[in-house]
Amino acid sequence: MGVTIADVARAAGVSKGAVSYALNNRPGVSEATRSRILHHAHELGFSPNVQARSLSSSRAFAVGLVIARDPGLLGSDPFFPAFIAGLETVLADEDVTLVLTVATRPGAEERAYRRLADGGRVDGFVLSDLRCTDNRIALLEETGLPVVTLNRPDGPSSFPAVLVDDTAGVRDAVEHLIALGHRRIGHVAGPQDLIHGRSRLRAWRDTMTAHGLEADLVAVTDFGAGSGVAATEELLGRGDPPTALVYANDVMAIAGMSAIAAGGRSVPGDVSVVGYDDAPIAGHLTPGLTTVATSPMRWGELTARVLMRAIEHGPRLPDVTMAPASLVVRGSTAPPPGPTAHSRLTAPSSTAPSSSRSSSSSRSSSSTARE
Amino acid sequence: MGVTIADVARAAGVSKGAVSYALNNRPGVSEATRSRILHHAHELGFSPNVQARSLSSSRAFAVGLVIARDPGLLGSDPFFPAFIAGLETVLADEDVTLVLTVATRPGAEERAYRRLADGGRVDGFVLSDLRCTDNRIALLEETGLPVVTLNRPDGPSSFPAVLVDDTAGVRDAVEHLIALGHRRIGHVAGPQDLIHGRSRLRAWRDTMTAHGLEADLVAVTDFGAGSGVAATEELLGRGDPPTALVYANDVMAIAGMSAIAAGGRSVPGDVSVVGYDDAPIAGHLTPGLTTVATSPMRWGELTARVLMRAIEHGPRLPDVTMAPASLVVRGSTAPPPGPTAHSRLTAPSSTAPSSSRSSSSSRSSSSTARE
DNA sequence: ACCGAGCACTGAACCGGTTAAGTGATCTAC
DNA sequence: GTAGATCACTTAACCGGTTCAGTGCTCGGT
Repeated sequence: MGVTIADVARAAGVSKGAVSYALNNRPGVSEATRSRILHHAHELGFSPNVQARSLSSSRAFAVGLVIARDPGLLGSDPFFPAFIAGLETVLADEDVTLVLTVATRPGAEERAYRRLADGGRVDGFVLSDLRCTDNRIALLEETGLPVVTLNRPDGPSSFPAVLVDDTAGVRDAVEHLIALGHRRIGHVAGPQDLIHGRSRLRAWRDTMTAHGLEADLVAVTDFGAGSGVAATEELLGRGDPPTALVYANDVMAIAGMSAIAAGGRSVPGDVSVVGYDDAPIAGHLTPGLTTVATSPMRWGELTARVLMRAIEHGPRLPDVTMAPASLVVRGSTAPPPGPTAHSRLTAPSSTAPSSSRSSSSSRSSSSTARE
Repeated sequence: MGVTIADVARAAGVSKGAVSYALNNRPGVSEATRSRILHHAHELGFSPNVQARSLSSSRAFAVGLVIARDPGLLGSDPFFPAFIAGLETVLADEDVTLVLTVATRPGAEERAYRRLADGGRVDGFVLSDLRCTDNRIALLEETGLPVVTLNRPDGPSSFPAVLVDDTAGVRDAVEHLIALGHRRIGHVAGPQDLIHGRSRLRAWRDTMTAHGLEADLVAVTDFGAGSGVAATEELLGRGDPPTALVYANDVMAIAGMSAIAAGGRSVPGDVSVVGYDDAPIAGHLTPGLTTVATSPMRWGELTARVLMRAIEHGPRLPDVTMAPASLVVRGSTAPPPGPTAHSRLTAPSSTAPSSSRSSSSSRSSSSTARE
């Protein structure tokens, strides 16, 4: 079942070493011999045994991705499949495989990292779903393996990060709503122990306060549809309810739209809705969901590229920044209800928001109060 | 960075071989020596290098899963994450890793299988998304590696299959609608080159004809939200439109519900809707989506178990059948509109449908006309 | 007392590659 | 004409485990 390098060597009438040199495009064989060897290798259908290669070169030709999430939440997240597909486009070219671990039981996550690292199963890791105080950073620094993090963790980290500024998308969303005339804009936030849950909340709050609006309409969730519904009902049930809601992900936004309609209000007539992710279904709902589009596939590509570079040329690399997340305006956002349809005159504070149309916001982040 | 078996041997004052025997619970060492060796191994933090183990034992300690799908479709499918989580629970215990490949570009799928198989990177494969004439079967039979298929392919296959009878779920759904009084029940089908797209369509058609109803309201889609909307509009626009629609997955059902509402009809007042998958969001919509629940996580567990058995004890194993998919009744199904609310008298043909409540249908498949 | 069996363990080959060191042959330079 | 460099390739060690064929020892049976 295995044609080995020795078989090729015998066929070509050379030594194992010569075949190895030839196949790896290294000097030490003449061009004539190289092509003869390659010919025989192809003829015999030779493909090198990865285990053997790994053992002698002490590289695993694999990278690890450990996902620790409730399977239910995972199943509704459009991010990972596209992200993994992006990783794959690069890894496949480099003949590197992706070792995926989904950790559901508590403690399984840490064990998974250790297992992959200590066993020499992978050459590096992609670290996603970063948490605010993330003990995985220390854990992985201990292993000495290269790592690329998705966004920069709050704490110290010696690993390169591939950054997507989700701030811009949320800011654009809020400013889009403000431009439509909304003043009571709520946020259904994600878990605050995740940095992207937190950064989206911060972006919402900063944009609100920068425009002189009160950032009081927040509900923190677990990113799940159920708590999205609960948060929606809670916010709409308040004394001075929102006329628009910015959700931290599309799943909650979709469930939220449904809950809003069920409560007798219309989207966008009574309440405007903005999601985050641009899930494939978002454009096929009625009204279409206005949402913030990220490019998880390109994110995956870039992450894989940085990780491969870290594996080959040393783990100390600078961060890479992607194009910021951008707003996709669809039907779920419209001017708020009420007497003055387009309240353009009652702009509260100073600093004109100007046109925040469908994104391409290439400016630096908006002015942050204090900090 | 690596404490090897030789280090442990030296510490324990024995030979490499003895350590190997001790660690693998094989005879050849006394109980006293074994525990001494284990003690030292633990002390030194030894963990065996998988590459070396693989090379000498010619096992990869990894299994492969290749997914060939459009990333967009993948992203909205709740199946895979849960399925993979299920695989993982078993694989992690066996210290086997999952090598995941997402093939997006054409031809990448076949190359992925070959790469994993020929390189000796995996000990076996999980074959999902079976197609009607699936050339992967022959491809993998050629490699000689153990394989487990998700459901039994149409063509010849020497591999064991782990079966979920989605027929039962669709039949229950249709009978549930019939019991509610529906007669015009449409089906938004999945791609007909996928066996589960085809089997759901067949289950719908068989159940319809078994009840003397005409199975004319079908639209075939690609499982995507967009074509779900298009199919919905097409079916509702026909001369004698359906009062209920059975969708081949939840994504299309959700987009469909939205399209139905956008067309001025209510769910379930005017049109009842049934999905398939029981996506996490399904229960959090309003109305809740009546759908067919599968257990992808348990499916994954069982699949991994069968695959491991095939790897260890030979690839020829009998098929394993899981509990059939079951109907979860929520708010999106109700009696059809019209003069006679509960038309119980006008039961068309013979064979009483009886009570098709919320599942647990353990009977064999319903009577199939002809075949 | 001695033989044979069985046990506990060692030594070394082996898996299939990579790679440093070594070997001849040819080429160059003075 | 010969030292020395260069090239093209071979040889063999090595990666870190597994495993088989010994080896020495103890113990039981007669």
